[in-house]
Order: sequence, then C-alpha cells, then structure tokens
Amino acid sequence: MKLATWNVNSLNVRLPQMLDWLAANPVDVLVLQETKLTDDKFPAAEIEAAGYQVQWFGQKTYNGVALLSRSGASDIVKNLPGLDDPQARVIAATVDGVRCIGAYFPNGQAPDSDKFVYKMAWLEALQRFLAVELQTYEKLVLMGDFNIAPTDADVYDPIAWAGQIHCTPEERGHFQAMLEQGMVDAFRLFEQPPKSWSWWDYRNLAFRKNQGLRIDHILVSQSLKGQVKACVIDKLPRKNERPSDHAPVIVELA
DNA sequence: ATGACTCCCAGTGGGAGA
Repeated sequence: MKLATWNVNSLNVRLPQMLDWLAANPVDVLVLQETKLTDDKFPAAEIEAAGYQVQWFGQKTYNGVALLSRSGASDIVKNLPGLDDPQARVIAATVDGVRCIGAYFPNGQAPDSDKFVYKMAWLEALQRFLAVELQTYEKLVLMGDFNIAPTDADVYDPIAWAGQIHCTPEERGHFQAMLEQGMVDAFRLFEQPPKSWSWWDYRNLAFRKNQGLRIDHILVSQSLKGQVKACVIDKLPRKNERPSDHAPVIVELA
C-alpha cells in the first residue's frame, strides 16, 4: 500500500499536474493541501475519472484539503473535533483498514504574531485528536504539510533560520510530542540523501540552489512502523513548469 | 535588504504563503 501527501498550492492551477503525477505514481491514498477551492468548485469528476474516490473540504482563497483513495473511504472527519476553526485544514478517513489523517498545519507567519498563537492552539487540538484516534485505530498515518522543520537537519541554513517560523522550539516541541505519542517519522526510518527538502521558496532560485526545508511529513503509528518499506520525497514535480512550491512525499507499507 | 515568486481576489494593488 502506498500513501502520499502533496501541498499543491491551488488545485485549480495544479489539477493537470496532479493527474499526470497520479498516472505515473498510482498510489492508494493521496492527501492534498492548499486546494484553495470552495466545495462547489472541487473537480471531483476529473479525479473520479482517473480511478479515485475523493473526499474534500475547502474554502475560498486559502487552505482546503482532500483525500483521494483507490478503495472506499469510511468514517470521514473534517477538521479537528473540539476546535471551532473557520479554516479548512484536516480531512481523515479509513482506507483498507488504515486510518489516514491529512492535515494542512497553520503557517504561523512569525513567532510574535497572532497567527502563531493560532498555530499553537491548533497543534494542541491536533494532539488531542490524535490521542483519541490512536485509541480507536491502531494503524494510523498522519501526513501533510506540517509547516514544521523538526530538526536542523531539515533546514538548508539552520543558522539563518534559528528561531524563525517553522524552526521555533515551540513548534519543534509539538512535533516531538507527537513522536512521544507513539508516532514515527517514516522518512527518518531510512538513510536519506543529505539536504532532503520538501519545500523550496519560489524566490531567489531556491530550488536550483537546493535551498529548502523539510516541512511535509508522514508519521505512522507504532504498530505500522514494521510495515514501512520506503519513504521518499519526489522532487520531479518541482521541476515542472508552474510547479507547486512543495514536492510530494510517498510512503510504502508492506 | 523593506526584495526576490506565485496565488488569490481584487480591480490597475495588496495579503499570505514559508
């Protein structure tokens, strides 16, 4: 079973690229972030024509998530229970006995901003949700755009980024807390190329210079850890014309 | 470097992203 996550930065713009990518990478589950589409404008027919079932939850201009699956998806949850959130950031479903949570974590903008306060509250609500989900579903995958670089090894210039958004001790503490809840960073189960990133700024030729961050992640629950066969970042779509600024991350389960 | 690029909604500019 293969699962993937991709922040497409507007599904309206990236739909053809996403369909091309799925044709070349026929994963069983794909979660999307930053669809930026209201639910009435979601391109469900095109996705279904490609052989996928799809659940979606969006809004205008910002955020928006979706979950595509080859098999049927059940027990759909949209957004975090207990958090009165006007922003569409979470979609969860059970597919082939695996609980899949797709999430677009808040950016946070700057550590001294109101958006950072929101990010912290959102992260606390996510961990409460995760704890409940783990009690119900032993096989669980949490994947998406975390907007957290977990360690300095996930940052192209750790000195410049020290204490900056995505790299603050508070954000990294929340990431560690999820590991302490029993989740495992699938990417780090394997030896990886040095300077592996999942996001590169559009500006300043960052992709060409490989100046990026690893902020898109796939965490698996402890009982799935032994089944993880591979986890890779696919940089190829970042080389497209009009690419998303993020690359997909893929995990393979036995 | 108060920047750079891209997307969106706007409406001939500005916010947000990361």
